Amino acid sequence: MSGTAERLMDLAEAHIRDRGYAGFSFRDLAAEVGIKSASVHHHFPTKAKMAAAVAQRYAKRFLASVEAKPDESPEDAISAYRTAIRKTIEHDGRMCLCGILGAEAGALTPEVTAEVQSFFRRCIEDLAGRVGGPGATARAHHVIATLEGGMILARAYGDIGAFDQATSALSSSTIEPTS
Amino acid sequence: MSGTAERLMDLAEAHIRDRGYAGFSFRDLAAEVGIKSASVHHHFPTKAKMAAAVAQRYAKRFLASVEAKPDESPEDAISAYRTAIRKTIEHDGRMCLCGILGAEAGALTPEVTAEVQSFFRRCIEDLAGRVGGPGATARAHHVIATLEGGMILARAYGDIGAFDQATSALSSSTIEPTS
DNA sequence: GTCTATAATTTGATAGAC
DNA sequence: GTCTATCAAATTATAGAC
Repeated sequence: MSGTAERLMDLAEAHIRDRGYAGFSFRDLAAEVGIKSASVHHHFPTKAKMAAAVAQRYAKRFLASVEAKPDESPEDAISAYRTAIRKTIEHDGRMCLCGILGAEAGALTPEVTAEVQSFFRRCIEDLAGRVGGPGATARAHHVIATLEGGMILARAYGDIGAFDQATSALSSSTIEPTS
Repeated sequence: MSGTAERLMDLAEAHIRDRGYAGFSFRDLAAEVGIKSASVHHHFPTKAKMAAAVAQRYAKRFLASVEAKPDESPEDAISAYRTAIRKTIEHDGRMCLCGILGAEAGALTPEVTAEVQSFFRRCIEDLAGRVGGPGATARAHHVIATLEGGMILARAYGDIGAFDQATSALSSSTIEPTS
């Protein structure tokens, strides 16, 4: 993978996370790295294949960032996911790449959809394994869904506080009854 | 509001919920109702203003569909939201309109963003009021976020079962400890 | 309310030279 | 690996007739 290809992927990732799949064009990316759009096709034959490559790299990087630690509790595992997502909101306020692509599923080619699906499958399998016990799979679904939805709220409000409110109850094993 | 304008909004809503803001065009809508794209501008001056109108109508309709019932419990209120969302997934498998637009916030004009923000504010205020007690606002954020994220998972997998797993613990006031 | 016609721009993609 | 040149198509929007 050349340096240029990586810079192109960095920019594509940022644009997708902010504006969705239709929010990046080969011309924009090319201009931002100082080449012409025809040259982008040398690195990625089509837009869909580029998006699939970006999603694959994103999944690998994200899963590495939430790696299991020795002797962790279920709450530690959930906290690792919550903290990883919270940091990206703090950093650039953008969506999870696969979250926004999942929402836009109807606009994607099968090659992109497959990477998005793989991302969620791997996250949920990993998290369920680390949480353990009966109901682990459902709980993993619940955690990932809440984090994705929490990002939507934070973006709609332009306020990370909405994410915090949505996810504060996640890593405690009990949600307090309110009545 | 003319019949044609309503049909155009119906189609725009369906396209946005499946493919996002960039997923509908005046030409597509026009063709689907049997007129020309120039005529769409008679009903909606710009694409952004049309999307804002669609979002406003969506919010009004959705909030009416989750109306409070007499003597309901907090769990009844949460169930009303969950059931309303689940029905739309069952019906057409599409995203919440404001969920996908919130994710794509970076691509929207302020007039559209304002409607999306208003939708979530009204949902959360309504739900928090019906849930009641300390922590009601955080719990309302949590419920809405989980429903939005659950829709993303259902779309990524093409399986409503992912939504069910993500949201099954929502309306019980306690999430069972797993260890 | 709808039409024709058109402007001005953007897009994904290709061919072929260097 | 990057370029020039180009294509075919799509897009939002406007002007003005009917």
